[in-house]
Amino acid sequence: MSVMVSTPVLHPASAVPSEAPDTSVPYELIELFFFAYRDFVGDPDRILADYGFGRAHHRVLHFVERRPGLTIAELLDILQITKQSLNRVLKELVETGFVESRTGTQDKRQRNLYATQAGRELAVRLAQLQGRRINGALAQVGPEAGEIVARYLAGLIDPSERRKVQDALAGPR
Amino acid sequence: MSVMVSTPVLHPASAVPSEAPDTSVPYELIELFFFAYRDFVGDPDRILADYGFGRAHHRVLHFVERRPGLTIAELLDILQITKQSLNRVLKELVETGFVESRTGTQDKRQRNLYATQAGRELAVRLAQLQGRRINGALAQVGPEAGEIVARYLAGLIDPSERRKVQDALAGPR
DNA sequence: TTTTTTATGTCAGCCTTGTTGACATATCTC
DNA sequence: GAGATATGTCAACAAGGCTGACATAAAAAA
Repeated sequence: MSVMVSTPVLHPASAVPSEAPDTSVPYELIELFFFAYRDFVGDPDRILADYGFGRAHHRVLHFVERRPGLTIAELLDILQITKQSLNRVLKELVETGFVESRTGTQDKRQRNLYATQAGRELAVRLAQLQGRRINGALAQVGPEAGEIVARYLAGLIDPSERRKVQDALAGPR
Repeated sequence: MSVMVSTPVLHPASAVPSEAPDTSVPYELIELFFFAYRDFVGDPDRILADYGFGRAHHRVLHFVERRPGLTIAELLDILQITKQSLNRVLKELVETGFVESRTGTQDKRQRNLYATQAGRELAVRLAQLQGRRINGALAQVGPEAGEIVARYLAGLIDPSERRKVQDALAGPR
């Protein structure tokens, strides 16, 4: 079965007969990414279930903990979901005492979000869980892997978003 | 704020005062993984919407196309969802002519799944889209990155699953 | 100062994709 | 023939996306 059905043939058929596999599509990396991400988010899921929270709560709690004082608009920009979707989970995090929402000081229309002590503890616990998995994988590959993987993952991000994300990563703390 | 609240302190407090940031949790990699995966699956999402399909359809179509003759049980094992969830999307893929389900030859209880011509074309188109993003990222990092990233991602997978996944990755085609 | 824009909140309803539990059928194995 | 296995299906529910509409307070602009 040809894998090049709908793309220009780079080499003439005479040079590369149909039995040559398509090496231009990195199937191994595509599938590894799927499996790795599935297990990466699986760790926190089990703990979050104890609190009646899901992945959406985790994402909110994580970014609020990492970027104290974050506004709603900034959080929406990070998560790329609608304010209605965000509000559903954020409201629960505030009501259960994991996140605090304070009216902005300069601009009183804004809300500045902060993790409470309980929120910080949960966020850190989840981050440590994911961190252990990441550090374990890095240890298997070698000390140079962290830097390479970070640059690779940054390269996967949409170019239009990349700058913003990297500035934010460098920023907090 | 201490980040070591719920874990054993590796260094005595006298050696590492509270203002030292916790380098043991790789926050940069945690967040990059989130952003990278979001954009990685975003590409196919837009195309799938034209067909009335979602991510679940993509996953099924992808693995069926890559592993012709796959059985329902094997697919369930890969996706780790319930047969009811699988059946919902698989049925749609069969009814719309992207996947073919044939009764097994040795064991007639089984179904062997195959992508149709249309299914192959769509699957390949989506894989090429994701492949372009991956290859672009690899090009930015360097030629040695592919191997390192593959080993890193494999290291993120649950140890209990890793062997099975890697055998299956090496296998098809 | 009035008007408009901005930041946030909220209601209502819909979709996809996961879940559990129950049950049916065909086929294989013992 | 009896039980185990592979699959299919019905019904109900939950999480977490979405759209559209509308409300309020505060800032910014006219």
